Amino acid sequence: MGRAPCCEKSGLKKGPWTPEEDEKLVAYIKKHGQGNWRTLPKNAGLARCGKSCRLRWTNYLRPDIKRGRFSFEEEETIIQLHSILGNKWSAIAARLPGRTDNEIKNYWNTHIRKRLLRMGIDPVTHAPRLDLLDLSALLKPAAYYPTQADLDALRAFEPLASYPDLLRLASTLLSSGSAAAPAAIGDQQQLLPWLLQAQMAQAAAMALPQQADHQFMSQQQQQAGAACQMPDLVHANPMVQQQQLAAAAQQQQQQHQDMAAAACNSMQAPPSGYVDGLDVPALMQMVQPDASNLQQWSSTVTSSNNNNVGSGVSTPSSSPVAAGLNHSAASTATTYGGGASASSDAAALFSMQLSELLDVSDYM
DNA sequence: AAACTTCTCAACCGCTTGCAT
DNA sequence: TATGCAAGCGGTTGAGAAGTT
Repeated sequence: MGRAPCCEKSGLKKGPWTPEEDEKLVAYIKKHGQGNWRTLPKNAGLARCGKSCRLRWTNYLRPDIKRGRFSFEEEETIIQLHSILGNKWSAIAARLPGRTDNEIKNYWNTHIRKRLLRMGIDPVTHAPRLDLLDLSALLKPAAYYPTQADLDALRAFEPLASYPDLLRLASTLLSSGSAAAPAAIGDQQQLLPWLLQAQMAQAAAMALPQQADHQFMSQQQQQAGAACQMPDLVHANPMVQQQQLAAAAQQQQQQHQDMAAAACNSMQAPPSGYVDGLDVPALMQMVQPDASNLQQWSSTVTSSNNNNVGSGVSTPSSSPVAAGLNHSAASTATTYGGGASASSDAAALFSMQLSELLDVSDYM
């Protein structure tokens, strides 16, 4: 239980600030500095609690606060940082000069989050989620007329629609970017074998030695996923750079990145034997684009690797989302995130295709 | 024009963290 | 080490604005 809020002490005002109160607070802080928030209101002649004064100052009155609409670059930064840091609004705000954590939090909840959901991207994991995709929104005449290619691409996932676990697996693998995508993801003849190979590689990756330190593990997963996916972004990101410089973990990180890379590589040439209990040759034989085999495959991968398939949660990764958003605004902004390097990447490819269907007017 | 709905964002609340004693 | 306090954080609320019917 936390302590009772200080504002409940009698006589202290709550609610919206008046211009007079703002004036008093600004004048006091300009003269004396921020100092002790507990004693500040009394000294400044304000009938407010210190907490209220601090919030008013940090979120509204501070002279270095940037007002107005978030720029595309700011939005892109927020999405990237959120994929790494989660809802650590103050940490995100620390990297966006002039923006407060409250402002960023509000902007995320009212704009970015909704847009990601419309795109079919889980705003928590940043994973493409076909089950979240608002297809009706994509077909709004005013927004966009989908091309035959777009419809063909979406149709490639149609066989998965009756198998939620496979749908989640597809989403997870596409978002993790840990697999080399089929050259044409719209081709279900290639999609299914690719999913199977990716699943096996994921199973192999899960067999890697577990780290006791959970924080290190999540960092490791993040790095491994990113390393497979967009090395340039990882190295360019100061946050990740900082993490990489953690001396104690560095050696182990390298070791595990190598192992993760090996897992990624294994998908280029499917393993010939048994991986984590999976009968690979038998499964490969099953990969035919008809419903009965899909059902069989679905139950096989689900039962053999519940951790991966059932959860539907993927390693957080910034690039698919940011790349998707970026691509949707490509007509007005320069590309970022190394589109060329991502062109062979499943996540980027997927998000680019989906983003083609977005309403670009959101950014105008 | 009025009623209703949706959106925005400033402010609050409860909790955690860090520091001083 | 235990305790209390101040500062900070993230989730939530609610009033007013904007949009829709």
